[in-house]
Amino acid sequence: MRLSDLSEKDYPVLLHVDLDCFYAACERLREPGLRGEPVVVGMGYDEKEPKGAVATASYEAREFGVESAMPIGEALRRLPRMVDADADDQKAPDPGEAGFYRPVDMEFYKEVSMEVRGILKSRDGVFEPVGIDEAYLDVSGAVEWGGAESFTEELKAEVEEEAGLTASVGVAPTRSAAKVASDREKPDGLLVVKPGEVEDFFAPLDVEDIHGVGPVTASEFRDMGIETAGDLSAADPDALEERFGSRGREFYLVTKGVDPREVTPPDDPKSLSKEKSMGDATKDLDTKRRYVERLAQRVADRVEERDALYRTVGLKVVKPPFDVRTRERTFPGPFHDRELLREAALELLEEFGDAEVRKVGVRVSNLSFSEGDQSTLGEWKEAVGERGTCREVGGDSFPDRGSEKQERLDRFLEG
DNA sequence: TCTGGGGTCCTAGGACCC
DNA sequence: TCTGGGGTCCTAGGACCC
Repeated sequence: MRLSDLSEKDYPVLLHVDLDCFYAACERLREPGLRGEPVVVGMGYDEKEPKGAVATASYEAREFGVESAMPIGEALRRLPRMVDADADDQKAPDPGEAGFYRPVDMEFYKEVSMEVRGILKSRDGVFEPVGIDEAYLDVSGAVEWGGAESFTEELKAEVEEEAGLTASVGVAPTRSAAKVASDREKPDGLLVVKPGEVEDFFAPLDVEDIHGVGPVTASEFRDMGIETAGDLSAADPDALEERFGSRGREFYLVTKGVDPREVTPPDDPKSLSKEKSMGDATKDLDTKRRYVERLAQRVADRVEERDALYRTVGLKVVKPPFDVRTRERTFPGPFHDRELLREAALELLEEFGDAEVRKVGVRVSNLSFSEGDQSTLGEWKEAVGERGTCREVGGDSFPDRGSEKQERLDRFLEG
């Protein structure tokens, strides 16, 4: 069968739902006075000590040149705070040119997000959240292409009535097209790209509008004379694969409306991590160790919350100016042990003993969540533990004598 | 004001096994 | 003693996303 043999109803109806300026919108929910005003939500923002970076700027704030990821200091230069404004004071900012700054409150945003998820999940389809403010929805089972637009309008209306938020939604037969479509008519947008329209829809767009094409790949595309998705779609897929590996061909196909990635319910996480910037870069070993220990504790907390086991412990070290190094160690069996996690992380840190470090992170990966792995943990701990005592574990026992212990471990490693 | 924190996926080389 | 290939696991780094 060829593509041209397919009819409209052979293509899935996929929605990409993107909540507009989500953090700022949440702040307006609990503080309606902020509606229509410029709102900036800052990470690490503190009224007394304005620092950190912009997480979300409302459209009104964007009018003043405030953008995501911008340092708060720069944002304040473009848009002063209302608390500092005074109409009667010549030296103070004009209240008409000032905005409202709020710190990030993830707990609250999560609550709001869950409410919206409830609405999206109530539809007959497959729901896949992406981060806190986006989701894909496969509603092929419930809707045909002819009804996709009115279906989406109703969904948007329900989100607005029930949760008080506006969403921008893209509807398309592929994830990649739906993703871009939701972005085209923000805020409160709705764009349907039907099967057969995808290639024309992509053609005029810049390559970096394609999901997965960042600054590095975009500039490599430019070197090849590829500026738009249309250029990409006209390029030689073999040459693209040669240069970019499998991604090259995938990008090419995406611009043609071919994207086999399905919308699927969320999977278990592949890794859990915590990282922390140190105020100032430091060489002090004790300081670095304290950071790593604390992060290891917090990773352990998350592991326990999620009832996870892991095989790999990793350490991330960022050296100035922005030099990322990672080290990791994999253990033979899935386990969780706070002390072992801490020790492993500290051991990995040793290599960076005298290095200047600005940020550290601790990570566990090779995760498993199934109950069945638990016994393996016990066996392994007993087998390798220096102080391990002989005990019945999972119907098997481990003699506490050196050579036999080693033998058991070897056998365990094999099977 | 220098780039926060939590993730995913891919690549490439080396070790090791058959 | 030399030769070759395939497969898997582990590690480090990089690009990218929200």
